[in-house]
Amino acid sequence: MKVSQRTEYGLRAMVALAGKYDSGLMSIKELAEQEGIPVAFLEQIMAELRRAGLIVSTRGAYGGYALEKAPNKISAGQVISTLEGSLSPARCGAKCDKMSGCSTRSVLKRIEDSITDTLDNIYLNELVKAGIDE
Amino acid sequence: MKVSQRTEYGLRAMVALAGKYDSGLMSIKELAEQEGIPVAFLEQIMAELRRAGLIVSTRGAYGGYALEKAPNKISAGQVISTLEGSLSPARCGAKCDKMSGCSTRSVLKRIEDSITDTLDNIYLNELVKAGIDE
DNA sequence: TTATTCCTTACTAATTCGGTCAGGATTAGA
DNA sequence: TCTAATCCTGACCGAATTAGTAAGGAATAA
Repeated sequence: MKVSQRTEYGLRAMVALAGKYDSGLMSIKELAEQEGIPVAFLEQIMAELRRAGLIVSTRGAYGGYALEKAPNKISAGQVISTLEGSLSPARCGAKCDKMSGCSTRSVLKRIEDSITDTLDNIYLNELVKAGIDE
Repeated sequence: MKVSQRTEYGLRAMVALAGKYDSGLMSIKELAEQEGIPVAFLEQIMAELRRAGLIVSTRGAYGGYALEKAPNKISAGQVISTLEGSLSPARCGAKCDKMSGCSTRSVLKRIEDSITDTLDNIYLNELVKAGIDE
């Protein structure tokens, strides 16, 4: 249950965009340099965040990325679940058809729900501040 | 950031032990059968939980495992951090010496702290109930 | 039309994960 | 004292995931 490098990169890119909200686009190159992330890798991550509707992109010269909505409307939970998928062990859900009444899963579910809830209540604007404070 | 199968198994074993707290030991075999976990795999997990001081074991015939303290004194966070280690991406900490002032890490830290906090406030007795309710 | 930028797919080396296997150490009870 | 039951440990293995590279295509401002 480590946060993957991929997700950390994505999160930091989102926070960087949040810091520049309403002051223009940021290109992959800018983001990658500022955050120390390999360009080609970040490209993949941004593509996924765009498909999820969390950011918008503009192609061509002077293009770049921006948040799709205000930083205080996008939660860490949205970013993380986009980049990581479910918290459950991979196999559960694939093999198991019981959508309810699976007592085996109830313990884990209780925990996953708590984590999800926690992450859904942390917003990007708060994380921008966390970065400044440090 | 999936919860690993390993951790789910460990958590369920702990909840099973919590359900029998004060009514004797449970052997690996019992635990494994009841929870549907491969015996040899569960053995490794239990060894780790024991080394962490969360359970006590008795060897020899009629031996088995029991919680080291009451279910309401052991948190999901303790179990999970024992079995998974830190939430941070593997590399961070290995290469990076800055123990403070690493602005790159602050965003993730804020999130990890929230999750840790959440999990440290879920206790085994509560999870036993969750299992019954379902 | 060209430089800049986003977009997509395929590939790869290294690591982690889930699990098995083999055997040793300890203890209760016959 | 012997034996069965039980915990304990380390080595090993195939499959999946992870972090990244590579190569090229598509859109757009100037």
